[in-house]
Amino acid sequence: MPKASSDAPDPKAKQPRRSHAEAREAAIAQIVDIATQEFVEKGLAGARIDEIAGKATKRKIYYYFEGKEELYRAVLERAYRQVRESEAQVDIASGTAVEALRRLIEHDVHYHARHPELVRLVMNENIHRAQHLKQIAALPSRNHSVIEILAQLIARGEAEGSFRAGIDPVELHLNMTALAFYNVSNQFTFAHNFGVDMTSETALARRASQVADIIIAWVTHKD
Amino acid sequence: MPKASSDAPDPKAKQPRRSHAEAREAAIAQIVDIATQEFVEKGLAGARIDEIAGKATKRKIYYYFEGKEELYRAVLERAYRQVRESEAQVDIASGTAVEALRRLIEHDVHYHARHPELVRLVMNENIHRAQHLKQIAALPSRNHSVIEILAQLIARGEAEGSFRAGIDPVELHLNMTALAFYNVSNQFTFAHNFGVDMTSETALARRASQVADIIIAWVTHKD
DNA sequence: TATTTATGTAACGAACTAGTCCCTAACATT
DNA sequence: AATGTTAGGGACTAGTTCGTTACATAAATA
Repeated sequence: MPKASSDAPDPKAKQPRRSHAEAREAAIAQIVDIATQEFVEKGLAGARIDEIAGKATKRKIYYYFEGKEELYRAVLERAYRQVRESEAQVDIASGTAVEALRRLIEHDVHYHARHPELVRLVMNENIHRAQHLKQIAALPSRNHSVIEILAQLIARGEAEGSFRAGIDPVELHLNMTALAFYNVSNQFTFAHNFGVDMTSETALARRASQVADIIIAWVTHKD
Repeated sequence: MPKASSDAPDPKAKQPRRSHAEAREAAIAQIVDIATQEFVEKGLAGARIDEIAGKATKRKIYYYFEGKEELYRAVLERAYRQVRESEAQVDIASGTAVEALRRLIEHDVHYHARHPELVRLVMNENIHRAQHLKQIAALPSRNHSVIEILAQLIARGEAEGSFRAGIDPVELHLNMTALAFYNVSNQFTFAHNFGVDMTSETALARRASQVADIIIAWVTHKD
């Protein structure tokens, strides 16, 4: 059999002439990709290193990572980094404060729905009392950016006279996220218990709008 | 050593003169108690039958249950039964509809906080896409009681003129539960990420009140 | 009294699983 | 080209874990 020189996407193809540094990055990204699927599907204890990939990839895992838990932390860190990156890109400057808040909330609902893997990883982490999250040093500082965005929005809303006084940005974030998160995290038990579908585009659009209604009703009502 | 006749709560004490039926119930209740702790702590895959209790209890488990999964289902069913039983006991008749709704919501927030084992079991079940829940036949019918209670409350609120028209009882339940549930389910990641405590009595009371504010603002606002 | 039901103790084995060892190939350096 | 370094393929292993079984015994029931 002659060696065929082809650039077709053969999964078994060995990418030749790649520097060690490139190969390293590619290998790690590949491992984290596959591991994310497995951990998201079965959790930390349920995931099987052997099934994350064939024996070949298994060998790579122990070459690049200390073990199952370090791999899990890598998966977790990347998922969190991606959320924070997406959050920073929502336009909160244009329109009224109420309009900007609605945009942010609807983004949140859609982001959670489109990224169930993040939701599942966070659920898992809470089952483990955040013990792996605590070992990732980089995270705490990044979280404050969300709170600062909300604090600005609250200040603007108050200045515009639409928001009532005394809204806590952390509490606002908690309430927004709870509604966006639960819709994904508990979709299976809720759908089964109450016979509703929560995944269709229609249901999602209605949900995003309703969550925004709820939060806005709360921040704008004056008693 | 003479046999001491004592009625002190000795864990090793054998309750004599118990019928087989009584012994059976007691043994099953004991197993489910211990298994609940283990499954709540570590999830289905993480739980270890050998560590649920000593060898004696292990022997009982396989005497009364088919295996790990049937035991897990028993744990799940009991936890769900207990929620539904508690929900049916809230007074929703006295006072205005708004007052009754507030009572129901605050009960919900407190119940979730006092029963983290339920929250964790439900999280687990969602990670498994509700596959074990679906095998429990008794549940779906029980869930409709909650919805009926809410439907009555909505009708009363509309009649009293305090609620706006068109509130869906399932959506109302979804929103209430989301806020009550998230507070417990995500307490570890949220507390770590934003440096807040969510478990103190003060924090819980404030939270219960705030969740009620949010839902009531939403059902009563008229635009 | 005889029989069934329940349960305490120990041990077992088949299947599984995280992690390791050896060896070869690909790349880097001189 | 020769030698060193990095990467990984395949098999193996040491340790778990679930589920079972054997055996003894005590209590409830017929």
